[in-house]
Amino acid sequence: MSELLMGWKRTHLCAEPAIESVGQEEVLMGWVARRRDLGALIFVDLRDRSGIMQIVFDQGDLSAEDFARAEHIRNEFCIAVKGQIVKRDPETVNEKLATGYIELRVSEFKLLSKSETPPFYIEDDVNVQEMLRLKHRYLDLRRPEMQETLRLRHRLAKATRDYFDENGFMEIETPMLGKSTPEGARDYLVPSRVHPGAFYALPQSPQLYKQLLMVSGMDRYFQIVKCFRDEDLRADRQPEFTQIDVEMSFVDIDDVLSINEGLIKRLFKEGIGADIKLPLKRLTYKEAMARFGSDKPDTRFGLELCDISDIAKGCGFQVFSGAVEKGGSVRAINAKGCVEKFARREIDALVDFVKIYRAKGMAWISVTNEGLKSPITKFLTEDETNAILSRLNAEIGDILFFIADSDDIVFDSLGNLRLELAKKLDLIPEGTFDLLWVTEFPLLEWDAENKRFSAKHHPFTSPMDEDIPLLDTDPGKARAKAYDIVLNGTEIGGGSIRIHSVELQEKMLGVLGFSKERAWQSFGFLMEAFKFGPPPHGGIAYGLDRLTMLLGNRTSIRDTIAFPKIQNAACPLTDAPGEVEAKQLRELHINVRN
RNA sequence: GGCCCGGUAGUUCAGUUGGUUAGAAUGCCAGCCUGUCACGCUGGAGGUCGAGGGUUCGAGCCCCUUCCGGGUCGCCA
Repeated sequence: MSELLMGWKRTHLCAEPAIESVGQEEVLMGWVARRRDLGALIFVDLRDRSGIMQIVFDQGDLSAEDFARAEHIRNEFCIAVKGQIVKRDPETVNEKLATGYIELRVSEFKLLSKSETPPFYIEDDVNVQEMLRLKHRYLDLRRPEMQETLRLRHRLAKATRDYFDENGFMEIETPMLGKSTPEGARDYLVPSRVHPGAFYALPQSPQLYKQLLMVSGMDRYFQIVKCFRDEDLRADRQPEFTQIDVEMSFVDIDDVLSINEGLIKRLFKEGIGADIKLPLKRLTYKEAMARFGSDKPDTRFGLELCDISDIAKGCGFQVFSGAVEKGGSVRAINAKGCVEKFARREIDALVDFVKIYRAKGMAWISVTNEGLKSPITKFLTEDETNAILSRLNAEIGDILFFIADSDDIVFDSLGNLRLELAKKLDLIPEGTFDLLWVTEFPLLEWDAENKRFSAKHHPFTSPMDEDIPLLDTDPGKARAKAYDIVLNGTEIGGGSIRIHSVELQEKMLGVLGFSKERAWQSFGFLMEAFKFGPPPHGGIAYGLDRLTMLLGNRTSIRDTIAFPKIQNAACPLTDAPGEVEAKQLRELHINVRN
C-alpha cells in the first residue's frame, strides 16, 4: 500500500455515487475544480474523469487542525476525501450537476499534492490562446470536453477493432522503419547508424506492407496505425496522424464499400449514438465535380454549379469565349435571393475570394426588379443573356456568379465559392451527417511543373477494367478503381482496388515516367511478390483524427490528439524537435551545416 | 515560399488625432462570512505594451526590420 495514501482506497469516481449511496461512507480522489469558502463552511467541486461531486467541509465535522488545513486548499490541488454521502436539502439541489442532489460531507481528507495557480481556468469554455493550452497540455486535458473527445476517439478505435474482428479481419503491425520511396509526400527520414549514409523513412501509410500481407494470404487485414508526412500543417492536418488502414483479398469495389459501410454505421452508433442509413449515396467523380466543383462535395445544401460553356462558346465576351476555345469552361452559380443580401462591396469581396483559388476574375449578373446589373451583359447579345438566365433559372433577386477558365480552376474557385456562400447565407444545417462515396476517380493527373503524369491516388491503384487500354492511348482519360468517403464535405477516407499483376504495375509505373530499371529499384519487392500468385485485393484508409474531429464536432484536429504539433511541426510542450549531441551525430555519420 | 489575421497585467480584452501616473473584467493574495454552486463583501498586489531600430518635444498608437501564434494558397500520391 502506498505510503502517501496511508491505507486509503478510493471507493468511487467522483460522479459515481447516486441517490442510493446516501448514508454510505465513501472515499473520493480528484482535483479541486472550484472552492467556495463561506467561512466556517467550505464547498469544493471535486473533479475527476467521471465528473464533479460537491464536497462540504463543515467546521463542526472536522478537528480545528483539519479545518485549518482545508482553508488552504486551492484550485487544482489533488486531494482525497473520506465522508458520508448525504442528500441535499431540496432548496440546495444543483440541477446543472449530474450529482447535484447529493454531496459528500468530509470527515477526513488528505492533501495528495499541491498545485500552483494554473495559467488558465480548467473549464470547458476556456477561451485562451491555444498555445497556452498546448504548453500545459496536461492541464488542458483535465478539461471535461477534452476528456470526452479522447473518450470518443477511444470508442471509435474500439468499435473499429470489434467490428473488424467480428468480420474476420486481423490486426497486424507493420514496420515504422521502412524504405523511402519516390512519389507521394515528403518522408520523415531516420538515419541508419549501421549503414552510413542510408536512411529509413517513417511510413506515410502501410500501403505496400498491407499489399504484401494480401500476397501472404492474410486475406483480411486492418491496423490502427500512425503515419507520417513531412508537409505543411493545417487545421485538419498533422505531421503524424492515425489511420484506420484496411485491406481485403478476393474483392472488387462493391465488396470493399459494403464492408466499410458496416464499419461506418458501427462507428456512428458507438461513437455518438447516431443511426446511419445504408447504403450510402454514391457520386462519380465526374458528377461531383460538375455539380459541386469538388471531389469531396458537401451535399447538405444546393447552390449547384451550372455549365454554360455551350452558350459562352461563341459569345462576344472574350473572357468567356476564350476560355472555352482553350479547352476550359464557363460555369456559374445562382445565388438565390442575394441581391438584397449582397451590396456591391460584398460582391467585390467574393471576386477577391475566388482569386485565392487562382481565378483571374469573376463575372456576375444581378437580377433586380429594375433590370439586370452586371459588368458583362454589354458584351452579350440579348439572346445569349436570356439563354444564360434561363439555364440558371434566374429570377428577380438572384445574383449569378461566373468563372471562365481551365476546368480545374473553374471547379476549384466555384466549388469554394459555393462553400463560402453557404456559410454567409447560413445554408448548412447543423447536426446532420451527410455521407457519400465518390467513385471513378481519374487514375492520373497532369503535373504541369514536372511535365508528367502523377497518380491521383497512388501508383498501385488499378485502372477500371474497360479503361486499361487507355494507358497506351490516352492515359489522362483513364478512370481508377478508387473511391473516397466524404462526410459533410470532408474526405474521411479513401482507397482503391490495387493492381496485382507485374505487367500492369510495370505499365502503370511506366506511364508515371519510371524507367523499368528505376521501377524495379523502387518497387521491385512488391512486383517480385506479384510473381507468386497475388490475389486480387483492395482496401481503404480512414483518418481517425479527422473522423473524431467531425463526430466530436471539433474545429481542429489538434483537439482530437492528446499531444499535437503546432503549425511549424514543433511540440510546444516538449520543444521537439531539438538539437542533439555531437556524439549522436557522429555515430549517425551526419554533418550539420549551420 | 505567398497572402490574410493576431501579439497590451496570470488570463480575456479596451486603449480616442501621437499627449498627465496604461485601464476593465476575471484570476491571485489578505480579511470577514454556516448552504454556496461563476458564492458574496472589503482591501491589496500585479505591466520589458512580443523584440530591435527609426520619426517626434513626446510612441501601446506612426514607419522599418524581426520573432512568435493562427488561418489559408502552394504543397499534402
